[in-house]
Amino acid sequence: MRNRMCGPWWENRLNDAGFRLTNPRELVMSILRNTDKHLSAEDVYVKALAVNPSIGLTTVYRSLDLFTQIGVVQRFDFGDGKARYELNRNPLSKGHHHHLVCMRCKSIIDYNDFMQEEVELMKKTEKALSKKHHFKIMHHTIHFYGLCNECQHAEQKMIDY
Amino acid sequence: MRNRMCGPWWENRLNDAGFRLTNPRELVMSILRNTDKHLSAEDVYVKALAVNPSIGLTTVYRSLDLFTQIGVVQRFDFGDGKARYELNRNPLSKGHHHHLVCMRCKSIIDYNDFMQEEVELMKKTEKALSKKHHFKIMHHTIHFYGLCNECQHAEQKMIDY
DNA sequence: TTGATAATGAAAATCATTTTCAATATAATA
DNA sequence: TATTATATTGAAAATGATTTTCATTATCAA
Repeated sequence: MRNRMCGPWWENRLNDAGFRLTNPRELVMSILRNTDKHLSAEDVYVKALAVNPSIGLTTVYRSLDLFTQIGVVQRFDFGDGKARYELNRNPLSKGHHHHLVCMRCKSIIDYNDFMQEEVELMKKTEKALSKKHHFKIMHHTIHFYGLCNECQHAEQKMIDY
Repeated sequence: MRNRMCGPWWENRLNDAGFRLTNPRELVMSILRNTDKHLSAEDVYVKALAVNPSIGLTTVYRSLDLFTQIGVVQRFDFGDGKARYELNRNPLSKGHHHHLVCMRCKSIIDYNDFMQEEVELMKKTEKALSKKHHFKIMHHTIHFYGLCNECQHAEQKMIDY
């Protein structure tokens, strides 16, 4: 009995795509819903274990991949060797943000200042690029790479001998 | 005898940072200079072997890392499990571009249409973010993720059964 | 030329992610 | 509700990119 339209939107999305709603998947989703951090698969796994000690790391990976496939979750690579996952929030919504990535300590700062203008431009660019390159755009990332406050000073010391 | 200011700019950058100019490093750099592709470490290694059959993959990794550290090269993660490297070109210069990444076949399209406006905004945003978050921004990435022309059709078939 | 030390290459080690496969859970149907 | 087909799971093994180790070699300033 598909498409009963009773659960949260992502459950319907799962159903519509022909996937089953399972405990591990609910658990993974609840973890993502209750954080504002950029969790790695391992991070999610550790949190999941606290609730369901029999869950497997493999299942966490598979759930995150699945959610990414159906567009419920967005996967990020910040360059520290492991993927990060975030609930996919609507651009222009409160939760949407972009990232500042410290190249030295790998810390990540979210920002959503100046987003109005940025998002406007992105929408415009998306439209034009879609048409020109026949590319169906699902989402975008904007990352600024550099040095955070602390690392600028640490770096300074290094360069100064 | 440092800072002789005779070689290309990146050689001086190496010197200034206290690193040596070596054959493997020159080779890696020449490979990056002579491509417009997004090469992985392995890709660079294979090309390097053709010139210097005794070069090691490890050295290629180390060279790419080093160049990335000193800002000569930019490292990208498109989400296919291996890092890609590109010569770091000046925004607003001819070579600067952003990326469309196909989530299905992992192909990458470079674009530099509509860049003027985009880069203007990025500069403005960079300035504001630097001030507000005390973050020293070195470079940025803009990736649009979606489906390329071919994969839209392939995907379509899949969904349509 | 030489001496200090930075860089190299081969092999081994790491570590995130994927695959395999037998066991289990799910949802539609009888 | 019981049945059945099949999607999902978890453990262990496999994979594959990147890093580390360490003995050897190359570079640069004196």
